[in-house]
Amino acid sequence: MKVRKLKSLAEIPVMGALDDSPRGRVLRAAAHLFHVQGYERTTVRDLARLVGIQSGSLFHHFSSKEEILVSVMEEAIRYNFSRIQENLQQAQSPFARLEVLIRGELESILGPTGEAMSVLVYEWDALSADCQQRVLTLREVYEASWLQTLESLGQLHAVPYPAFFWRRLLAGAIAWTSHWYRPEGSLTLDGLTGMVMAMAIPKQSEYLN
Amino acid sequence: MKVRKLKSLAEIPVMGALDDSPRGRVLRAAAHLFHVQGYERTTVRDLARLVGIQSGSLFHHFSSKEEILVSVMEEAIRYNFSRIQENLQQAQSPFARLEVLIRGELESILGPTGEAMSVLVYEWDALSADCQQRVLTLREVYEASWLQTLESLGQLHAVPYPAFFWRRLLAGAIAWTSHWYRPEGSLTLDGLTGMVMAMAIPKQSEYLN
Amino acid sequence: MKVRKLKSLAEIPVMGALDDSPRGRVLRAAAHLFHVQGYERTTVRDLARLVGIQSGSLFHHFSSKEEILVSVMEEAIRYNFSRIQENLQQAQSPFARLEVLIRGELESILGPTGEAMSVLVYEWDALSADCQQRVLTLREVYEASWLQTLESLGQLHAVPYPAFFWRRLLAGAIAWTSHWYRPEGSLTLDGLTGMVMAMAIPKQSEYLN
Amino acid sequence: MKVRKLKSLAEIPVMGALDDSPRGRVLRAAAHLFHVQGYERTTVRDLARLVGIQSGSLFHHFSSKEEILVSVMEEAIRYNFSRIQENLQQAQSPFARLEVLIRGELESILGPTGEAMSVLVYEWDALSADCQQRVLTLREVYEASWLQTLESLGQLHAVPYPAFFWRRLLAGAIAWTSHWYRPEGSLTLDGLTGMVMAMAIPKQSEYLN
DNA sequence: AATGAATGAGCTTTCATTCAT
DNA sequence: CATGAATGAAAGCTCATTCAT
Repeated sequence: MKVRKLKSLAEIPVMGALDDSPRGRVLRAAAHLFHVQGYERTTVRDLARLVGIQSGSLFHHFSSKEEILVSVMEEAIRYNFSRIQENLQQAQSPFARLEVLIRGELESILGPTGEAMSVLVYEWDALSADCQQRVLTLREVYEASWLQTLESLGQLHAVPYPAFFWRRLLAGAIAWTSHWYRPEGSLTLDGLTGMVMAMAIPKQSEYLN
Repeated sequence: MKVRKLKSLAEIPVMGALDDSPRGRVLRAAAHLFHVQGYERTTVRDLARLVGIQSGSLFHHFSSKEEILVSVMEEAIRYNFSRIQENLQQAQSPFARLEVLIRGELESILGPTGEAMSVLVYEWDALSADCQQRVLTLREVYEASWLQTLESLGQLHAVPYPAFFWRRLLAGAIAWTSHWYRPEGSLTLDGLTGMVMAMAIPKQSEYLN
Repeated sequence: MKVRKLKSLAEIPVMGALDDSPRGRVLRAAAHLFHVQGYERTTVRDLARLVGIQSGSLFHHFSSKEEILVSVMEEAIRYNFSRIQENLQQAQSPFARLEVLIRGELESILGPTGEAMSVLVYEWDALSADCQQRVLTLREVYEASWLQTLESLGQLHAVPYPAFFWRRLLAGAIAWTSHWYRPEGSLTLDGLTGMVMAMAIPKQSEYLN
Repeated sequence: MKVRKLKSLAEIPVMGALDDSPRGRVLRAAAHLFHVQGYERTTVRDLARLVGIQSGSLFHHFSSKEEILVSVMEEAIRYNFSRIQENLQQAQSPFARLEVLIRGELESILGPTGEAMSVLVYEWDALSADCQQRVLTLREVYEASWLQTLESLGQLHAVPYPAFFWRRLLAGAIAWTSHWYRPEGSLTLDGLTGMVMAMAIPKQSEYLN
């Protein structure tokens, strides 16, 4: 039940605050282990071994195991959402904005931060209420961008249902890709973005040609 | 972090093999606790307390905690898939068959077996490889029904992308509903089924009028 | 710094609730170890070893190490104070009552419960505020008996200072005996009781002839 | 259980070797923390924080945490005993000498060095045998003064019991004052000295008028 | 079948001490 | 002298599982 074959830390991607500082190295290792083994099944000794330090040393950088988990989530959100917000600035039409959001969310899940994003979804309940709130606050702005974009499209009759519900269905379709999408397969990320766009705007051809 | 306010067992739904036998009562309690607390964070003592027996007694019915988890999953699959297969028998067109599959999967996730289905998704990694295989074998027939139906629709040009990928996106959208759908809200299960149908068959109006 | 040479449990006295039940055996061992090593320097593994069980098994009987400490204190108080109260019933004069209190307190400190009473004094600060209150409540009745008796003697001019202060000085003199009194020496417990009486009632000869 | 509200170092009294040198500041802080939290429950980080340095820096001044403890005790003894010895020089009669000893011991316990003296009593067992011996050697001269004085008084029939035992009872009564005496209350240190004198010399009036 | 005391390995976290800078 | 990251042994406590009754 316990996955013992670990990547070496060098194979785990570096991005944003998850750099080569001691703190960053711990967070990268944690994102990986929490993803493949689960948070509860990952011991601080597992984590320390992968980082290459003693387990006691972890507590110089983080006050508790939970603080490591919440930091993984916060860094993942910060890194991805800031990138997406930048791209949103340059998108003019609601259609373009939707594509930015879909592609951005797919990239966050399927790219280098995928493991951290997966942890964000699957280990949510491992967080105390206080920590959940810290993370929720970070998400708010991002989710508002989605709802605003889908509402614009709704006024154009491009989206057939209320923004809130439609966002939820799309969020599920996108989140689930982590379970089956393989970057080395025939389906490119562009192709996948197109597929989700087709789901999001059913009568796409009427609007986009 | 630990949810201590527990339903009483009487509030947890009875269905199929999760009846009022000792075994059934354990599985119902387990589905509930594994759903709200997670498998790792649920102790056998938590489980025994909710069932109203001593923790040692659990091991007369199940050989291990993992066996309880895998049984929850198996019973959930057996109960839901057999019901869906029956309904499929009576559906003539691929469109009707798709609607049966979508409504059936939504019911399994949002109805009385919802907690067990959620456990099936979220605690998958807690299973050893052997147990995962036992469950996968049960799922095969069911997934084949989905692929066959979507392929039929693909030949009618009603579905724009390969069945495998399309099934995955729909599976995600449906699975995710457990996170946000509230039966007491304004959206009925019929309404939700319609929304997912709209995603599944983008140019629905051309085919279904 | 750590005392490693331990008595065997059989040498540690049995009294009251500290009987041969599992709970009683833990409390007797704890009183001994907390006395000779101190509470903080005694590990639950030390304690379990002396009892002859595994360290995890301690937590079937007590919810925490602190709960063991507070139980040692409570049982010591209950056992000694009830014995003293019984003897007080049969003492007619305030002089006789004072002698009962002095002898009783000396016996509690120098007799079989001496280690537990010492723990009560010396490990007081190891207790959380809540646990301190639990113990204080038990002590109240007993201390009231002392004050009442000394006040009676004050009205007879046998005690030259206010009861509160006099009690405190005597309490110190008595408590301190655990540091130097040796039952195998020439001074008997009766003799020691006489000495403390002489301190308590300076012009004793005027009253007691 | 852990006291976190700390005095600032400025409030902790300066005396003797516990001056404003780095070494003195550590010892003053240690006396305070060891007194209110206990030696074991005080971490070197607690101590360093109160002093205003980093924990590693403590080890430039003291070779170990135990060395800090033993130094607190030694300085307390040296400072108080030298002061008392000076006063003894000027006391002519055994009665006067006894009063000097009682007042001096009360001052050491209730005055600026009270916390250090309390540590001397209550953390004695935290010392290794070697360190205990170092401190015992310092005490010897002082205790000899007590015994000699009480023996003189015994020859005058002013003290009714052997000096050794009487000293022990008085030592307890005096030591215990730290638990209940409040300098801001109605009882002055002179008054308290009188009370202990009354205990020490029961038929005081016959000798002192 | 059911009990519940006992197990014992393993968990997260603490902390005095070291040492390169 | 001072720093503060790192150490690593040991702490209190948890918990799935066993088994005599």
